Amino acid sequence: MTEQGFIQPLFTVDNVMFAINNARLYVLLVKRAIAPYHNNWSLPGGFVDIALDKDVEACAMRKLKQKTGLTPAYLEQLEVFSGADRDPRGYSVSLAFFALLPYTPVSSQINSVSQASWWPFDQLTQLTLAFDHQLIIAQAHQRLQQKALYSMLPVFCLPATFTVGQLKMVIETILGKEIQRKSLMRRIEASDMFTLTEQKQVSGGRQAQLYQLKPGVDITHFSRNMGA
Amino acid sequence: MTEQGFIQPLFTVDNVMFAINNARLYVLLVKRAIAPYHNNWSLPGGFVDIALDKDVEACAMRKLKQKTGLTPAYLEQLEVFSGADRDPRGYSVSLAFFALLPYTPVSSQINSVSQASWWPFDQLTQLTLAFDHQLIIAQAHQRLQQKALYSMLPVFCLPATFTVGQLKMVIETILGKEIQRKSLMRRIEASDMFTLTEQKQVSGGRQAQLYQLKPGVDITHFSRNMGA
DNA sequence: CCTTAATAGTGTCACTAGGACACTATATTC
DNA sequence: GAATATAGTGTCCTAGTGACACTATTAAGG
Repeated sequence: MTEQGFIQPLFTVDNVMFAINNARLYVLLVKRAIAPYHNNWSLPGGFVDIALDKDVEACAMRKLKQKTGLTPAYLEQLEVFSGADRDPRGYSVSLAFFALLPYTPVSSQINSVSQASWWPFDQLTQLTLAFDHQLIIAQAHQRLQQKALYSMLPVFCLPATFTVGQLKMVIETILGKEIQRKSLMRRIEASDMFTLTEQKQVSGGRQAQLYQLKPGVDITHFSRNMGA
Repeated sequence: MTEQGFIQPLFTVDNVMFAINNARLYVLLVKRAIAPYHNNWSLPGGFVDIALDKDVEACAMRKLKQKTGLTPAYLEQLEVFSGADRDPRGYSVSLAFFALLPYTPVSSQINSVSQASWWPFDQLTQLTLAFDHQLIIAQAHQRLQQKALYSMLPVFCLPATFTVGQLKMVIETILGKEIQRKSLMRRIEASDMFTLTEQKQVSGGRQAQLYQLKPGVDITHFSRNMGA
């Protein structure tokens, strides 16, 4: 209750974390250990702990770490989902986050009965997810595709050093269509965000140059289209 | 308290509503009638009423109507601001909305001691606003400028029918710099969102064509840069 | 009237980003 | 040392847009 005497809605945080493995897009889900939606798969999230979480971003990070053992390479606010009907416990407000990470196998048992696992994005329609999590994932996926077109965000799905070929694969997986290698190289050049390393990487043919992020670069502020 | 036994943070909604009058950008502020920040100017907002508000968007609309008498022509989620220190009443989470409206004078007295008024954006630095509202407004302004570059959102600052000259003025006011009339006309053409009306409008010289939004068009989904 | 000023709208050139795609380069494998 | 596979370049074409001079249409005032 607030000082006004109103009942406050439940406030929660949910995370849509994407990764790419073997040219497939995956989403991280956890099996719910408690009601409601007991034993259903759902997005990792939960309530803010005002003693532990500096802000909602810290809460999102903590929940991911706690429930999946992973720490995202990139995290941003997606959108707030709200209403009386999305949670059987009552009127609820959930801030969804959108996260990226290089693919890492999850140790499916963290500390309790709860279970975490990567699910191929294109198989999610076959699952019954908790709450409105299907909708949240759909929104997150749309945002991911948008940002793959006009930003360098997809590099967060790769290790610190990566090749143009790897980045091309990641972007193509996200967009679901081929892009021009040449265009991608022009973008890498134009962005001025990356430097060549001394090393090269074998890949079955000519060895590829390894790129890495320049120190102190804000990768979120780059524009220009690709394959629109 | 949740069933987990945690204390829930306070959840509120804040609105940054912009309008343009006489080639100046204005933000709508209200004078706080209660503590904290009693008598300080602040963004119109407040707590969700789970009995009245279908979702957070409905809450934002209701608060605007209630506190200022106005209904925005455009409303979208901006960002969540959160932390232990932004509200003296305790850990708080506020979802900020970003709203546009054709300029309308506000009847400064609504129903009580509270007072609403348009403030020129470029004078806000001289005011001491409640909470972190300066920051929220700064973020909203950045978003407004971004969207003015690559979308048609600024039309929501104009009446249902408008001329190219008016739209040019609105965009220039938002961006704080001149744009090419020709480029704007190309955009209007390319967007395929508007139709010419039969009417023309006097403006001291040749009469201008009046445009209006095509019915059923989703104005939020248009791209292309302008004056970047 | 006819001229001037003011605003509306067009024609067109140049520049740039990006798609398409053929070309060269360098590695592995047999 | 040829075949093959992947990496990287050269270059043409098109579309979007800034720049800016041009034409068009109105009101106001001699």
